[in-house]
Amino acid sequence: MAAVDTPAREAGQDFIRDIIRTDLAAGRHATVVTRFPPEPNGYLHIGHAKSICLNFGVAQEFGGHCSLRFDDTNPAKEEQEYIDAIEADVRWLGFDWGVHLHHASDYFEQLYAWAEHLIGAGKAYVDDQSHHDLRANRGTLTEPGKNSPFRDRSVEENLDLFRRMRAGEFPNGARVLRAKIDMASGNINLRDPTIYRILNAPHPRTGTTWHIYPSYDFAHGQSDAIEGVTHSLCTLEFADHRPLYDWFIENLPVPSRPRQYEFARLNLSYTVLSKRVLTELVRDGHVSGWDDPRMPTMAGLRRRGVPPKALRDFIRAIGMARADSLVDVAMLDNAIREALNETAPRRMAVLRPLKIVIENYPEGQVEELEAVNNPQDPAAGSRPVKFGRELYIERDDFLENPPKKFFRLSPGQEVRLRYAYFVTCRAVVKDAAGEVIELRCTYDPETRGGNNPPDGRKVKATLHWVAAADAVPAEVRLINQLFASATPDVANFAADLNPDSLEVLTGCMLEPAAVASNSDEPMQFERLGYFRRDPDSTPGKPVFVRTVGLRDTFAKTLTKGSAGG
RNA sequence: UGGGGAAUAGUUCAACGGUAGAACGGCGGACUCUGACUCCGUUAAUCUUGGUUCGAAUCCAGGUUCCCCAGCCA
Repeated sequence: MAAVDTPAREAGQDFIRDIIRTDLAAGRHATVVTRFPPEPNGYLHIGHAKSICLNFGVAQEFGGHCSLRFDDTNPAKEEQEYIDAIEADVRWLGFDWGVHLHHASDYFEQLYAWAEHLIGAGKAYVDDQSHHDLRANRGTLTEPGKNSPFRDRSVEENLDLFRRMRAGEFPNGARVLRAKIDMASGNINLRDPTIYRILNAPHPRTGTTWHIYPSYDFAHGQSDAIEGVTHSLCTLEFADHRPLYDWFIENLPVPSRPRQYEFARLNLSYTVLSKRVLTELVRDGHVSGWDDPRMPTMAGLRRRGVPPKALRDFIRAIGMARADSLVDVAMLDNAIREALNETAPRRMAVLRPLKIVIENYPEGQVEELEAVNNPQDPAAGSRPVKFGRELYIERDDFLENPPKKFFRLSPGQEVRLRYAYFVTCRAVVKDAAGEVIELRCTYDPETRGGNNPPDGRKVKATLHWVAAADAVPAEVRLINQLFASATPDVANFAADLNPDSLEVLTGCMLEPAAVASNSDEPMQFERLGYFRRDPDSTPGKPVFVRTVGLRDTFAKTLTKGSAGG
């Protein structure tokens, strides 16, 4: 298994790992076996990353193995596209199931045999009640259910009916097979749960072989048992199912006795991780697809240029517990920045260009200056950047009437152009509407390369820039939160959709190295953030998406200043 | 008394009868050819009431609040 990172937190610091370590020490298991069991009814999102990192993580930490098992028991919702995407996403996250690729559908025959075993033992029966009656007789949260009139059918009749269900003699919903447990149980999952339903639908893997399909409850634990899973890790909402999980394991001749443990699912601020909502976002065209860079899916994060290591680090940082929680996205952003800061090459780009002319720089002259590729990594080397008389700087880097702590360009102010020269703003050119359209500046030839001049003069700001003659125009998409509220209303998510979730900037100016071939890895646009060339790009029309922004303490200062008075 | 689960800085997670810590965030500062990074400082918590104990976040009892469960979904 791949993906061994330096742990930020001691291994074994969570309750799951405590349990496993205790079990191993007590000799209850020779080795740990886990599984990641997605239903292929959608794409994986960052919530799944938590489960993947947990399951594969403990397996590699304790020297066991983790399998990928598709919980494909409901062909009405499942598609091959999702199966393929899930495999790709798990690999991308950095995990390898090796030979342990399974499907619940691999066990349909065995599960069927076990269902007959239950019938034979008088512990399951075919129920002819309508959907409506089934529901009515289940009782409520506070009232017990009523036994079905079909509950005491003979073994022979049950067997006959169940076999005919399998043979496809009945329409969808005509009958179900139920486990015979306790209609008065306080735990509704134990009130004779349905374990097989009639579903005349083709299955992506078994085709039209089956007309009945096992329920989650009947398939999951037994699949675990078949695979020798020792620790079946799932989210909290399945805690109520554990007694049922155990009931099947106790009442069936299964080859091993797995145990289920639950942990809290991931909730992220400003983010919806409901598969239903995510599916609707795609289906109704609110986003361009499952891999829209605004989506919290692994495909979307990948497209944004989020490195898998950042996800793994993030999951480790948020820990594992049984308490419901809402993690601040700032933690994710931090993990992304941390990972990218080490590796991302620096490039110069101007998102909202403002032209400046260096009046004392010879017309037509162009020179090459050396720019470091990554100050965090000297081995990354350097590249030449062209400098000329006409340049672009960021509009935000000039203010005609600067507030107190504004160190960047303003009339009369001197700043450094990174890797180039000190320049001073001498005049402001405006159009008829009074818009600033150009700055007239002078440069100091003694500061070549951006070095301090012999007289020891210093500047407080260093700006990024691109030479006009050299600049490559590009489109840049700033990815903002898809949802405007920190805890979006899942029931009515459309009301919380952020119309500014995607800011498209055209006419951005990039240095040529930013659009050079094989630069699909994320790069840092200096002073702006991390960006990745989007696969939508065509050679002539480069498109970039923002992975995550840099921390901007200056913007914070401004906000505070204006808020304060 | 329907069943199940959870409560620790703003957020997430530690501390497993013996000094309540970390990360993220916030605030302040240093450094800097990225107002980035890095570094330093600082802020700030045991849901509540009792009990056991030399000693309780931890054990016990009562209370409060929040989450999950009534699919032929997973």
